[in-house]
Amino acid sequence: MAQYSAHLDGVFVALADPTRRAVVRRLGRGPASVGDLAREFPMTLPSFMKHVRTLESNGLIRTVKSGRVRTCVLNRERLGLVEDWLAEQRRIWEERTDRLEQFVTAPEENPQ
Amino acid sequence: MAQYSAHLDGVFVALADPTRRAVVRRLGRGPASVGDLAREFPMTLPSFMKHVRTLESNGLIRTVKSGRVRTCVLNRERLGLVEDWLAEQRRIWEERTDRLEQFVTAPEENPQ
DNA sequence: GCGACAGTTAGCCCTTGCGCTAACTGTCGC
DNA sequence: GCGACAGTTAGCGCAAGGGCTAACTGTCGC
Repeated sequence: MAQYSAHLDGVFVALADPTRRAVVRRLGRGPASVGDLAREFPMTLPSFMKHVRTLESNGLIRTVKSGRVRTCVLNRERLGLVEDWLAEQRRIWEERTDRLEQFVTAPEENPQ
Repeated sequence: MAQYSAHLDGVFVALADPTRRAVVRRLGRGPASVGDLAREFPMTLPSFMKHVRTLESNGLIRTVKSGRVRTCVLNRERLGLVEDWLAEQRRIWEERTDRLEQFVTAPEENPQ
């Protein structure tokens, strides 16, 4: 659970950049090499590599190097952390609206 | 749609900080004043205010000042942008697995 | 073996983000 | 009116983020 939020932080940080979100999106369609990915973005390869490293170190993708080409694949379960967080938000919200309902259906607690 | 992704960017940036996520979570239970919120975090008020401003300028919360107290309320629909993005990821993924199925069920395309 | 090719490392620049203190503004309550 | 109280503004320091170039490493293909 402590790890949970530490990871969550990294995931949100990783997704807070449009380039990296685009990579995630692209990898949703299947694995790709760093070079293939990089070609779609207006930046140099070293710059692009930093994004790849960020995504990898935050667990959103995994990469394997075979020969001279490094292949990236999406690690889909990591996106689950975001889904879980959103679900928790929804739960909190629903608990709240439940309390509000109780409030209005128990008018003796409500001076007015 | 252009606005969509511009906003999306801001939302992810805003959520990429644990303090701000905690504020969102807290506001899920109902509105609160800046001071009340700030009291839960180990930082000075001016520092905390920056987070509030970030959340507000990215549309995750709305704030109203009445007298000397500023009240913050969650703008729940903004979280919907994240949900939409995740849903899109899922859709892309599912399209992909559909294609994979086609592939294995059409073995004449597959040398081996 | 040698050139081309894919990726990597090192180092730089500049901007942004996040924290702080100090000092100020405006409102409340007596 | 005056002190306390809630928030605000200004400005500073430092670390991290995202881009670049230049130069290097290791693999492939002929």
